[in-house]
Amino acid sequence: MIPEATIRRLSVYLRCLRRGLRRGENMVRSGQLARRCGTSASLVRKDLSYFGGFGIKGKGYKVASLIDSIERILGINKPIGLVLIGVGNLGSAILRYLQSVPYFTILGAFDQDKKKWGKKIGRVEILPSPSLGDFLKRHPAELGVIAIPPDGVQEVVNTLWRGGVKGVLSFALSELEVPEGMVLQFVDIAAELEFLYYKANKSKK
Amino acid sequence: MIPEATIRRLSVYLRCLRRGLRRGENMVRSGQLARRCGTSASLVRKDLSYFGGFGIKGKGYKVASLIDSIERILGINKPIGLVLIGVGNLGSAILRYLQSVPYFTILGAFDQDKKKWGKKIGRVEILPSPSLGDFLKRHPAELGVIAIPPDGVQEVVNTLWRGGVKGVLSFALSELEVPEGMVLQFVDIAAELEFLYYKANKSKK
DNA sequence: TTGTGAATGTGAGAACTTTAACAGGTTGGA
DNA sequence: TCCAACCTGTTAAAGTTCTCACATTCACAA
Repeated sequence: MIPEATIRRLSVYLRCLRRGLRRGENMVRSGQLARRCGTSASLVRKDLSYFGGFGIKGKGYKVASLIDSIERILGINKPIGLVLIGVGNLGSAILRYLQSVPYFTILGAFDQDKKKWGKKIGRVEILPSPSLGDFLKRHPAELGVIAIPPDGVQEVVNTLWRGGVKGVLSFALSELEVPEGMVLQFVDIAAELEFLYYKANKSKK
Repeated sequence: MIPEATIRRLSVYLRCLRRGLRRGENMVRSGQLARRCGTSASLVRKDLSYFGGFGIKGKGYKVASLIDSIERILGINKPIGLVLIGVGNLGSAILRYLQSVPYFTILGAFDQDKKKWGKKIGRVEILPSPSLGDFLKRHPAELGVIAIPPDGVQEVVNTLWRGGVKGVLSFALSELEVPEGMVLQFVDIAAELEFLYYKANKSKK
């Protein structure tokens, strides 16, 4: 069984490795990568060893091929289709940001507000929320991103599920019935700040 | 020693409890709270027990007073001063959002772009980034939120540290030298989606 | 006042994650 | 070719977090 924490760290390694590659690095050692990612050398080696030996004993890891391997492990070596629900402040920021990530493809963005329909954020047109269900039949999406207030989330989750979406990231923390087999995850910025504040004050003592 | 995961969950409990209070709930049992927060009853009880007994045996927890207690534990029973660096897409979304959270006070928002200086997002005026250091002398902030591209983050972190800021939340994952005593945390939306995708595909099998 | 039902608080241990240490293999120089 | 330096992959131990089960305690009703 592979720890979830390992998977999360793979994403971090990936970013550090890409950065190294852009700088012209060929090889990287576990200790270097650990320092850059804020973890430990043996944990880097252990994380990678879950998926087989990518390294060369005595030398380290080939940066380019390690990037490939991690991308394959995470499944992001091919495009992933997304839909975004809620194109308000946060939603439009996310929409812009996600268009800059090469392996994510925004299939559609949806909002309830009539005035937004037809407008574009970057290359993506805003569509009416009621058309989401139909849209998913024509354009199967892998993941859904929800950036609307908490009260509407359950209904959107149900529609996404019926449309075959297996994973949802919500920016509104809310109590939900999640269908068996669907994976739901929250990002709550206020909660992150609360946690940060607690840690900062604890370490002050 | 209190698990970090416990602190994170306290934030989640808080949101569920507030929601319950708005609906007129007086008491809540560990099992209810667990279901709503996606955790287990015994974990709820254990989490709360780290800080003393808030419950009434045989009855449950008083919603209002539990909210108070958790707010006091997290330290958010008084206003927390924040500065935001980077008022682009994501930054302005965060800025709007944070103004809606009662216990966070946005002391200032900063951007490098001259054209933005003096403009307001909600009630907060955008100030020149170079004035951040001076600003912090006059307006001590507890936390900093960084929403700029990775390359400029180190310099901002240094300025924040000299200005007495002890905790930083960055939306750009980047390799940093963090001063001893400073707490740094990242939120990376692409990484969250990568993790979600992995989980969704694993559970499909 | 006493008994009953119900849910908390807690301690032991199971499960999971990280660290530490080292065996094994690779490179590069003499 | 041999040796020394070095770093990976791995195993065992340490540390951390979560679960389970139950004794304890409280509220309420008879």
